[in-house]
Amino acid sequence: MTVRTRFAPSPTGYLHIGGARTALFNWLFARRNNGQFILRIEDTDAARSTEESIQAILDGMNWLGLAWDEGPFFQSKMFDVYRKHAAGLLEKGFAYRCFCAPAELEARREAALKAGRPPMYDNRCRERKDAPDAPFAVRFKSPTTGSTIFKDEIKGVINFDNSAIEDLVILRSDGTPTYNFCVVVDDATMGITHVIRGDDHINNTPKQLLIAKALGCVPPVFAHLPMILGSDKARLSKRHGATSVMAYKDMGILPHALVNYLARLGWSHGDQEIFSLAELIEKFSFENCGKSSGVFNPEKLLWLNQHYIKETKAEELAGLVLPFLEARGVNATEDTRLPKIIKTLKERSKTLVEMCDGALFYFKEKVEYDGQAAAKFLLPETIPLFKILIERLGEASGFSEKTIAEVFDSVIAEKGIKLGKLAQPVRVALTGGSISPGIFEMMDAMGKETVLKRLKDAAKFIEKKRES
RNA sequence: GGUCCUAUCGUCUAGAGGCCUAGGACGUGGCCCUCUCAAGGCCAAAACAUGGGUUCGAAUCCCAUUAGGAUCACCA
Repeated sequence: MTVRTRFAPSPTGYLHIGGARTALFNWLFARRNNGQFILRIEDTDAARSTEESIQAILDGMNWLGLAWDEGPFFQSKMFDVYRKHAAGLLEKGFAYRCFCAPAELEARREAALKAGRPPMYDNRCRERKDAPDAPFAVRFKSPTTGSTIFKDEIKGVINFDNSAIEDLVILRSDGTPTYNFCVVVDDATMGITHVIRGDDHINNTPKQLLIAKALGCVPPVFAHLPMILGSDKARLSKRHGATSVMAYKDMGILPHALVNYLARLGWSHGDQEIFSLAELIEKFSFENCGKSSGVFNPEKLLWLNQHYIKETKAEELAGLVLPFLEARGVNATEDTRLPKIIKTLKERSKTLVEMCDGALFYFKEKVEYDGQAAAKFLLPETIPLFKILIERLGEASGFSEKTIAEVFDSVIAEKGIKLGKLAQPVRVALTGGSISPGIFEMMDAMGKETVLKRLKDAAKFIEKKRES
């Protein structure tokens, strides 16, 4: 039997970190077993579902590279199927009509809660023989005795007393189906073999198992993933910072860095931290999934991102940084220096945003000097040094890291100074600040023309400062 | 409150009864390297929730306690 998994988000917001991890594990398990991964949108709640959310989820999945084999299917387009099955259940006596008014139900629930009793529906319409001419919901007739047991692939055997499971509504009074019912029908009709989802669904599982049994279908295998928590160990939410997957794209996170991070949150393979997609697929198994919830750690994500930035070719990074530069008013599309520029930043950027910010000085029309840096390094005595550099760099036959280094060597040897004495003023002259990539690689990336111009500008700047 | 799940360094985790003086990674601190910042290298501090069993032997198995969390809708 081929493995078929599904990711079934409800379109009531963007794709968040928790959902992404669920999607990833479903995807990995399907790929691992040469199965199919299905995307299903659970939009039975028309009031809360939005078109934008659907798009946001699709965007998130695409960005992460979690391609689905079938779908997206929409539950809202399959209402007839659910109604047909609900009618069947009604006919067979597995379900019944409930005429209790929602407001009344709510009042009873609150009263029960207050009295410390379980806030379950009291089954009062179960044996009802009359059929008033009033709106009704359809409830599933849940067994009152016995227990429902299933073996969770991650958590192990879980046992529920049926008496604790209420007669849940499967069809609302407006005729629309509800979640626990749709899930069962869909998973059955779509041939889902493995349901991999958050462990907040554990309590739904016996309900779904019972419905599946009434429907006469073979239930899927379940695997419940532990939750992802925020730094305060509370469920991850906006309070903890970005929870939207796409927010990480905007922060300059590489999709594979997020994938790698998410994979290691709740799953492990010995001491290994870095996994290619192929390795993830090859090594994934429920056996190595943890049972306990984990705290989302942005620092570690950043470390992974930095790792993957270092691994990615400068040419590729150049393309990825372009939009970030664009957002800061720099159009570098035609700038052939870009790959070289990126190369100087690769080793020192945790995100694409950081890389973009670090690259800005290369493109400035005029260098803006940092006050402190200029005061410390752009001094009158550096003017002669700049003049010599301008002359020798101008005369040099090439403009490579090697030739630049040779020029610097000759200057410091002649003047009997340390490299730092020369490099820091030059750094400020070229970048405006005292922090930058290595001086030679940076100059090489900047290009001869710009370097000479900036050195001249800096010399002029010092002259002017001296006069005033 | 009922039900269910969970429990190893601050965080992610390794650990399948003796290989555990509990390993790795992020983060933190120190040192080295060095033209600045990083990167890199080396070193360090840092954990088996508690109490009972079982066993020759328990981080590992069982039970209880405690503490977290999830869930109890005509939401999904």
